Amino acid sequence: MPNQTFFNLPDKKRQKITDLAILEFAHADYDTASISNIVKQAKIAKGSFYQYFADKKELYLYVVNLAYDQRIAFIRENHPTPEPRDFFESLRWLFHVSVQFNLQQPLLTQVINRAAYGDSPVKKILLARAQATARQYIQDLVQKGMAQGDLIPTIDPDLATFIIVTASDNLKYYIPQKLGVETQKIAEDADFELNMQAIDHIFDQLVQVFKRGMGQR
Amino acid sequence: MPNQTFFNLPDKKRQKITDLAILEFAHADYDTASISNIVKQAKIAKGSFYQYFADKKELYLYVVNLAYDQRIAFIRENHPTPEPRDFFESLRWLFHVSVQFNLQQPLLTQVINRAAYGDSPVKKILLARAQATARQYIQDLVQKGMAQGDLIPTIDPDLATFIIVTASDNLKYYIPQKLGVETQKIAEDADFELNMQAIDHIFDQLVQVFKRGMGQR
DNA sequence: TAGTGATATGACCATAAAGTCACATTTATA
DNA sequence: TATAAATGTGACTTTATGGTCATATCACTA
Repeated sequence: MPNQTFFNLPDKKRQKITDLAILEFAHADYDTASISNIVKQAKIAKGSFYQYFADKKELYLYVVNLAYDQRIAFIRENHPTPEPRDFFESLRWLFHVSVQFNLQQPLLTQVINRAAYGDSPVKKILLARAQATARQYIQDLVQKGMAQGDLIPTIDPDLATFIIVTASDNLKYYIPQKLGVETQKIAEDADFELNMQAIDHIFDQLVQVFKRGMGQR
Repeated sequence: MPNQTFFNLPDKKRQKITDLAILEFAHADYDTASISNIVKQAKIAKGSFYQYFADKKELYLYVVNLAYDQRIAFIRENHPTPEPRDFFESLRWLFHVSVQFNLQQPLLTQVINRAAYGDSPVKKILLARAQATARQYIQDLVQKGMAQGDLIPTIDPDLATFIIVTASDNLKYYIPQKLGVETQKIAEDADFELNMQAIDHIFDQLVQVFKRGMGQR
């Protein structure tokens, strides 16, 4: 956790530092990201920075946790109405809302992706953190789905979770490739609505396969 | 490509350098991996190294390509007999042989994984390379499978490929977690046979889901 | 044996990073 | 206003890297 001094800072200054840190860890992995660059951009002295954060690790953990928190909050805030009728409707909604977050918060998304795949001295802590968010959420959905009889009872819940989570995590590669657009560009693209329709169509197809593959009929 | 000088080296010396380079790029990402360390371990002078390789990039490309080549060769060498009857049997075999490679060549596997996810100045070249191997292989299988009527004709071949490739790529996380064993440990584990059975069982379940989800019935 | 091209060497350079610290400045308190 | 506590500062230290180069050594040929 950052020092209290950091939280005593004027909101604007604290936010500036935070934003620049997010930018830095979105654009470069842990080792390549540079504190020197952050303080230069933020126009604060190195020494000041080290009054707020004990070291690079502390800043990194702070930033990554921030990113995860925001994603969780976003998903919570956008809970679907009406309540989904079954497991696959829930899944369908989760895909949609996840992509919304990725589009609205590309930098935070980058930070999270790097945290999941990259090297860092705090990798183990972050893996645990990752488990606790998206994966746990889907795991709960699966459990509920099985209890409700939406899923075939013979499937291993862990396997079902695995298949869905990995597909979900990697949609970020598939969608741009399929659409022939860069992820970052989708949000600012003139054909935004068209693209969103295409994305939703992909989700429909994907959920269809899952339903066929492990849904009760 | 390395300089001719490198290939003129005595086999033993060249192999030593190659092995240590593989080790280095397996244990650290592009930026963190250290030429200084490689030459120290190999007991050669820095200057000698730079007579073989123009720069760090060249060594890295050489090592990664080596890893890909070996994996392709391994899969080719282990083509199943008798010929698989349908798409899902082929898939079943591909999973099996892929894991065999991962277990027998953990370092090369690490190098490939890092190449696929990490940052490096040659990322684009490597992405293209990755496309050309595992993904292309599965894409071809899917195409053949659809032509043979093994897969439902309504499914998007790209989507089918995507689902299978991502699941396949991420099995390396699921399997150890499910077995409660570290990947690197499986090969040396006393319960090796038992573990292999468990792994094959996972594959059976997975292929089952795919077959149900996108197979013709 | 003399000479020539290929190969080996490691001190050295430029660069950039994380982190420190003695000191300056601001803010709060009495 | 005077004192103390909290903040701010940036030059500096340490450490490591990728890459260079003048020089030494080797292996082969004539």
